[in-house]
Amino acid sequence: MTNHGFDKSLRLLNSSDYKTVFDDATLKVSNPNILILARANDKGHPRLGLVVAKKNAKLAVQRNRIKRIARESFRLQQDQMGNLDTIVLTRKGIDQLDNATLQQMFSQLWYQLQKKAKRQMAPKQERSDSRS
RNA sequence: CGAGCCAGCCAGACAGUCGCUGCUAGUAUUCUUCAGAAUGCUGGGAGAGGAAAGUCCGGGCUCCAUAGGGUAGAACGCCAGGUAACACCUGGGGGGCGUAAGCCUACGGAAAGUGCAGCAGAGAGUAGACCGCCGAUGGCUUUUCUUUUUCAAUGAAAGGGAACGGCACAGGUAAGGGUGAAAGGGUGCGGUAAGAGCGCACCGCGCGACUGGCAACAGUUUGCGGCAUGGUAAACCCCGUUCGGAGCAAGACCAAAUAGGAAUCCUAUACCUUAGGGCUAUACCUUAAGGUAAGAGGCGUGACCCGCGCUGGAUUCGGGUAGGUUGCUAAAGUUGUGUGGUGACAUACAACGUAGAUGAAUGACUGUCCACGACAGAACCCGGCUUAUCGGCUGGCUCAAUCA
Repeated sequence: MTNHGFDKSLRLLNSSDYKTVFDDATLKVSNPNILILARANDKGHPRLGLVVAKKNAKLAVQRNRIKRIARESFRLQQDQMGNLDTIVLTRKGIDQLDNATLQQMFSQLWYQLQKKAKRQMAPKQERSDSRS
C-alpha cells in the first residue's frame, strides 16, 4: 500500500531544518529552472522544503502555483525517495512555464535524485550526524 | 436598430479520483492535577478578491517615564450635512467641457512682504515712443500786413507783433500698426492739434445697502467710485482647521541558552537630627540609625528647545533568545422589511452565523459543455482612495434616424 498523503511531518518546518540541508547538502540535481539540494535524515521518510524567491517569480499567484505543483509532484513520488531531506530552489524564468511542463520537469528531477542517492548508498555511513 | 452616459451584478459550470488547513461528531491510544490535552482513524461541513494589490489616507485594537508648554514640520482648504473618522460620501454654489444624458474642478489670500517669467518686442508692472498721428505750445522759416527806432527819408536797415502756410527740432500722443501667452477695461458719441475715462451713455469691474438663502452664493434692485489690485501661492509665504509616537515582527503567556533586568547588601557627594567614641574642648575626627537635598556629564522621552524620568559595586531571585500558545476573527457584520430624510445615512424588527494559514492551506489530474475564462492570492480587523482587468448580464437616461 503506497502512501500519497502530505502532512506536516513531510515538510521542513523551521529555519534550523533548512540550515542543516543548506550547510551539508550531499546531493544536488538541477536544470536551467530548478535546483534541488538533498541530504539523508534519520526519520525514515523524506521531507520537502521550498524556496521560491520573489526575485524569480514576482507575483504571489505564480509563487503559489509553483509550490503547489512541486508539492503535488513530491507527494506522488515520496514512497520512492527513501529518507532524504530535500529543498527545491527556483531560478529565473520559472514563472513562464505552464503546469504540464513543470510537472514533467519535477518528476524527471526526482528520478535523477533517486538514482544518485542509490549510488551513494554503498560508501555511506561516514557522516550520519556530525553536530552534537 | 445606431452612437453614447450613469448605476448595479457575475468573475467558467458540472461530475469523478488523489491531496492540504481549520471546525464539528464519533472512536482508539498515550499522559495526567480526572477533567482535559496530544496524536491517529472514520463521518459531516467550511475554505481568497472585486480589487485580496499599491500601502496613499482615516479609524478600531495594542504598547510606549502619561502625551505638559513652545517652536519646527506635515496634511487639509467654496458652503452645508453624513460618519467612529477621513484627503471619503451626499446635497448645494462658482468655474470649465459637451447638442444632450452627463463629466471635470488643488475652488482661501496676489489692494502683508519676498521672489520668478526663455524668445520676441520701443516697452513686461511706480509702464512704454520703433513705425505711425499731431506738432496746439515753444523753435526755425516763406509770403503778406502792421508798428517802433535810426539814417543820406515816397526809400533802406534793425527790432517787435499778427495772419495763412512750410519744416518735423523740442515736445505731445497709448486711437492704429507691429511683437508676444499676456501691452494696464470694451463699444459708441462727444471732445482734441492729435489723442486719452478727459467727459457722457450702455456693458463690465470694485466697495456698500437691500432682497432671497442656514451658508457658499445669487439678483432686469439700488447708492458710491472713473476704474484698478496683470499672472504665478501643485514658488516662498500669510490666514484658518487638524495632528504625541510606533505598529500584530503591536502586545500577553509558557519556556532550552546567555547577559545588559528586579530585590537585598555594600559603597560613594553634600547637609541635617538623634545616640555613642577619641580629645581639655560646643571646634575637629569618627561609628550607628533616620531623614533631606543637589550637581555635572551621560542615557531615555524617535524632529528641536524647555520640562520630566533614570544613573556606582557585590549577593540572591527572577529573567525571555530559539521554539510553542495566544492575540485571531462576531464584526462601526451581512441580508430583508418598515419608518424618517432630496440624499449620504440614521433607526426599529426579523433572519443568517460567512477562511484563519504561520517554511505559510484553499490545489492537481481526467471527462463533458460553452460565451474558451482577464487582472490577479487573505496574513490583526474595518471605512475609503488609486491602479490592473477577458468578457457577459440587468436597470435607468440622452442624442440622431425611422415607423405609427
